[in-house]
Amino acid sequence: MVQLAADDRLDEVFHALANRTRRALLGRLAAGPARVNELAEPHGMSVNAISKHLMVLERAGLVQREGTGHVRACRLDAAPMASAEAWIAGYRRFWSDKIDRLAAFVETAGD
Amino acid sequence: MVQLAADDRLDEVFHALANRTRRALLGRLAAGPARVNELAEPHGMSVNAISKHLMVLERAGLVQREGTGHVRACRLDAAPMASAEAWIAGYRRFWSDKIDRLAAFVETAGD
DNA sequence: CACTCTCTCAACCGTATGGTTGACAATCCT
DNA sequence: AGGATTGTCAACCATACGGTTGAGAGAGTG
Repeated sequence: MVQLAADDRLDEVFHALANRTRRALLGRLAAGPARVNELAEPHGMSVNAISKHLMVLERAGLVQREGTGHVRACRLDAAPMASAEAWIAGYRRFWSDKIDRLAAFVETAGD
Repeated sequence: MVQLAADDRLDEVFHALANRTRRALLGRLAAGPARVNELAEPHGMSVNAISKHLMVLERAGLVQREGTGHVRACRLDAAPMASAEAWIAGYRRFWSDKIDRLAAFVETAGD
């Protein structure tokens, strides 16, 4: 994989997330790996369109393909989201107050 | 302002963030309100291009214009970032472990 | 009033997005 | 081997992005 500048990677991650179909795909993949066909089902779109969305997600590093064969499963890799969230977190003080920070603590330490 | 569906708003916010020039504009506005002219300076672009970027940010609710006059200042409104971060946070368990959660706590409670 | 400064509107251009259809490669199952 | 299933490649299309230039509107200032 080519090493990208941080800004390039942020561009790609935010762009990948800026589409509800792709967010839905990530939501589905959060429940476990799936094949392209399976992913395309719920959306009223062609398998082809889903394949292109998956390539956008793959380019952003959010999805990885497994296996070389017929049954190529797609697997979620949420790691790049961390940098996106970290960027946003730099602005948290502009909307968050102490109660929000407490809520964040409860959420992150909750289990 | 028109009430948008949550997905529409997320589309717009993530799209607004998916561009380094716009992220840089937000970074500048984090230091305080500024006029369009002032914002355009550091980037090697026309004031016109910056104006269009600001409209994207405004459409996402991340920037608000103040004043009707000659000196229209732009002000950061980071609130929509909260929903974007909340969406990402739903995937935090896929990359975060307890140490990361501790770090998040330290960061959010740090000041 | 005339002029300057600031900003937006409008048109344009090249490229990218998001979708389609159709063809094709590759794998699995008889 | 033959055929069904799965997925990508390629071409196409309409629209949106990201930038430019040029014109023009509005507020301040001589």
